[in-house]
Amino acid sequence: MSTIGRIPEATVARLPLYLRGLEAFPVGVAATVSSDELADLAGVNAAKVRKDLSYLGTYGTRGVGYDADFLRFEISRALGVANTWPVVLCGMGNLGRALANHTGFTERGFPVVAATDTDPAKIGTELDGVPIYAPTDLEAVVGEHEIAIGVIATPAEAAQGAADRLVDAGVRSIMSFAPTVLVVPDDVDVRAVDLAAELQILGFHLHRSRPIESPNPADS
Amino acid sequence: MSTIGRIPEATVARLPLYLRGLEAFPVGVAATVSSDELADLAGVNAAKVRKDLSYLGTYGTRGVGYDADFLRFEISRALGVANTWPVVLCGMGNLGRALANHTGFTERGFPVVAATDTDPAKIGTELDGVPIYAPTDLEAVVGEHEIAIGVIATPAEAAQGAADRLVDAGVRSIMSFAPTVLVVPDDVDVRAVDLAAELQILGFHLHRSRPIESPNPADS
DNA sequence: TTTTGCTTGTGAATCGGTGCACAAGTTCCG
DNA sequence: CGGAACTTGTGCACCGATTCACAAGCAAAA
Repeated sequence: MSTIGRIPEATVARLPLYLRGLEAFPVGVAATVSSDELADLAGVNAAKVRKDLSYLGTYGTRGVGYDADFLRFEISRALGVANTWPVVLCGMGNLGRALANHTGFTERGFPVVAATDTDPAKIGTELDGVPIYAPTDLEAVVGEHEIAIGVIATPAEAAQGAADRLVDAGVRSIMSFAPTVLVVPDDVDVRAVDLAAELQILGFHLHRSRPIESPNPADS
Repeated sequence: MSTIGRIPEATVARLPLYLRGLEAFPVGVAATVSSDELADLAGVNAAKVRKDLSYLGTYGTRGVGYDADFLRFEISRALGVANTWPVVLCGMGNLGRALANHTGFTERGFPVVAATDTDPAKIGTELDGVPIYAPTDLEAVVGEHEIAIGVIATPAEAAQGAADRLVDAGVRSIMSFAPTVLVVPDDVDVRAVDLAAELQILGFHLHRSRPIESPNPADS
């Protein structure tokens, strides 16, 4: 069955990890990888690897394992990594600059081809080869480069505006670093990354494991 | 029952969002917020808000809602945000610099008090008020500032080494931006943020919604 | 060819999380 | 004081994801 059915979201979220793990094997060499090895490389357990891969198709050989090259190809295909998706970056502050410069994006098929910022001093300039436009130019830029993904790295207050302009320009996928809820149409896919929230989750577990002296509340 | 039982992980991950949503209400004003409102502010649904908050205690008033100030206090307490957790940052490349500068961390109680880098030219200097040390100084720095959280923003190759040094220095919570699996002792909490993987997940859905011309595979 | 050893693929049990729906409780108005 | 309007807190049913455990299948050795 090469026809792919419905792939669970949890599985989709792990496919990039498997692809990352497979980088340990050189391309072109007929290497074999077992679900156990791949599990270690991706940081999950073997049962999950096998079930996840079974949603894509029957790519392994019982008693042997998976061909690394073939598996890489099939996961890439499932993820749509075959083609590159150009990205536009909204907000060239600290974080924006770092992301524009981030080699990992281009390496994995998501080149940052343009950026926007509201600062007139930045508009018209280039940073690390990424041209900076005014937010009002977004529609033209998106059209020209056939951009389907937008990254929001603006301050929280400006995030909704940026999202609105991205949506108007036809962008259907947004990754946001702004600590705000973005209101977008149903057919737009948003992935919000709240860095401070991640630290707060770590803080919770710290707090829990080492109970600190309680300040004032009368106990019992 | 002011005694808090076991809080589900999914709930813990949402508490920071509620806290963020509550910022919409000024401190000190006796404002009331309903589960419906808070749901909108946090980007979840009302039933989830109520169930999540019920794990913390019985803080609402039926027919009325929650007192914003009190709720903020209680969620903060549950998260352990009462105290500030100083953070050390490993790797002062593009991303590291952006994170050191990131105001959101300090604002939410996670000041970046020190950084490490392997580049001799950077060691001994300061960037945005954050002193940069050699990786070998980590133990001393962690001890001096009583640091419990480390952030890894090194290249992938250096990430495991940085994690090892953090663990040796006594750090029990790590947020990593490096696209690698980190091997750490069981009692160390790691949150891995793989930015390229997030984009790949977006790419999957794009790929799925607009099926592209299939290149070669014979169909059926 | 048969046996041994290994690894995949997957049914089935289990676990955790979600969302519904409603009783319990509060406020306010008449 | 009684009733209407509203919102919380939660039992329960549902759903997706995880994990187990093993049959199915392949390869290499005997």
